[in-house]
Amino acid sequence: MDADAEEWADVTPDAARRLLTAAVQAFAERGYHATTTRDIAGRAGMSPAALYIHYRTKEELLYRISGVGHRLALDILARSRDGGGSAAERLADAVRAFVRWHAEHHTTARVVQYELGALAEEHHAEIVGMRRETDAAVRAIVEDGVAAGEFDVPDVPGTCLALLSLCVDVARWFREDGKRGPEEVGDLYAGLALRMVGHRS
Amino acid sequence: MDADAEEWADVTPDAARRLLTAAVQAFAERGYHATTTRDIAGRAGMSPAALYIHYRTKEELLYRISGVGHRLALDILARSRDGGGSAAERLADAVRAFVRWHAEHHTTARVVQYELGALAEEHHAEIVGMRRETDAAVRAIVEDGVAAGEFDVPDVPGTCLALLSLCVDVARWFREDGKRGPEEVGDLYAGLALRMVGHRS
DNA sequence: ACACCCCCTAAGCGCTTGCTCAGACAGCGG
DNA sequence: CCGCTGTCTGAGCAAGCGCTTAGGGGGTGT
Repeated sequence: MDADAEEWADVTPDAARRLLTAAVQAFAERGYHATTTRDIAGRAGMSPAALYIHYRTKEELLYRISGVGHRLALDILARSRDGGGSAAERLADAVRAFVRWHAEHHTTARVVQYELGALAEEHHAEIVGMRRETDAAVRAIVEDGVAAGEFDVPDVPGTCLALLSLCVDVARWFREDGKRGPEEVGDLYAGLALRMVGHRS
Repeated sequence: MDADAEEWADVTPDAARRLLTAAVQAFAERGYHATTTRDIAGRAGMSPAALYIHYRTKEELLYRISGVGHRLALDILARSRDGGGSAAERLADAVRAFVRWHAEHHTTARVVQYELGALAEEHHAEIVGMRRETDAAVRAIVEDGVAAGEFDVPDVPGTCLALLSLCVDVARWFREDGKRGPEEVGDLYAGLALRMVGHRS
């Protein structure tokens, strides 16, 4: 149920955190626009009015979730990019960890990746900036591999786009009761990523 | 504007078709739940009440769109699966055509692929059945290739899932004003797909 | 000429939405 | 004991929602 609790551990007070996690679940299940503030407050065990003591609008909840989620995802990629080893090892690490996070926290990831359009214009612009950093992190690893002669990639930007698209979409189809767990999917996707960049294994 | 007109050519009368294409655009831009019946009718140049002469509910519009879209996408894959040539040629053809359709008709595809959750329960079940056929079509090609020794695929179901996920997600990020057109993306993805199944080129 | 039918609109109904506000209650420093 | 601050609730407002209804106008068959 509250498998994502650790992500929001530093949100205080307690009621504000409960509202945030309730919003994550509701947004992931039904989508932002189909979720009512009454539903969020109800899941957090509070009256509808309590929401507005901790957040000014329903959109602010989405903005907070999106910000924290993008930061976490970006940190995962940056850690692999700056880690040691060959480009192949770093790409495999990055994809494995990134996919694992999207599978393990698929409710948060679903909101983060598929509800962007509901953000207010200024918030949207800010988040898009973070996404460009995400893109740059993947591209840096792939370009390293090409320069080192480890990878064979005819179209670097296009392949990076496809790589990220593939990883992100895990949040859409992943189910907890599926036959594959987060680690298996991460391993599978790391192998596929190496093939996509033409790594000779 | 009406680049998707040909898909709905056999919808009559004229007003019903205008409402359908208006709904496709509105759903693709804002999402099903954020779209109002007034918005759809307005785009079609009609009063809100006119919608209910041709469709019983707003959900019926989504159901019709989803049905037509899934049928078109499925036919594309089936044609490649049953075509001639090696498994590699058929997989490349399938991915190229499937991706091309998702890019060219990205508004329709966006609704088809990302608004499933808004369908009524019975309609949802029907559409999920069509999606299983889609899955089976891809799997048939990949299994052919493995049996013929053309492909090297450790995890066939997982790789097929990834392949479809990759192709479908094109509808999410594709923009008409981007640097890559539908054909280029189709070619790029066909190459990536062959790499993912371990085809020795 | 007439009645008929299809397509459409103006008006609006009942309900839900995001959000507000006056007041209650608990904890705490003095 | 008081008063203050932070947290929460019950009641409800204005606006917008999906959808309905009564009626009008234009083309067609007779």
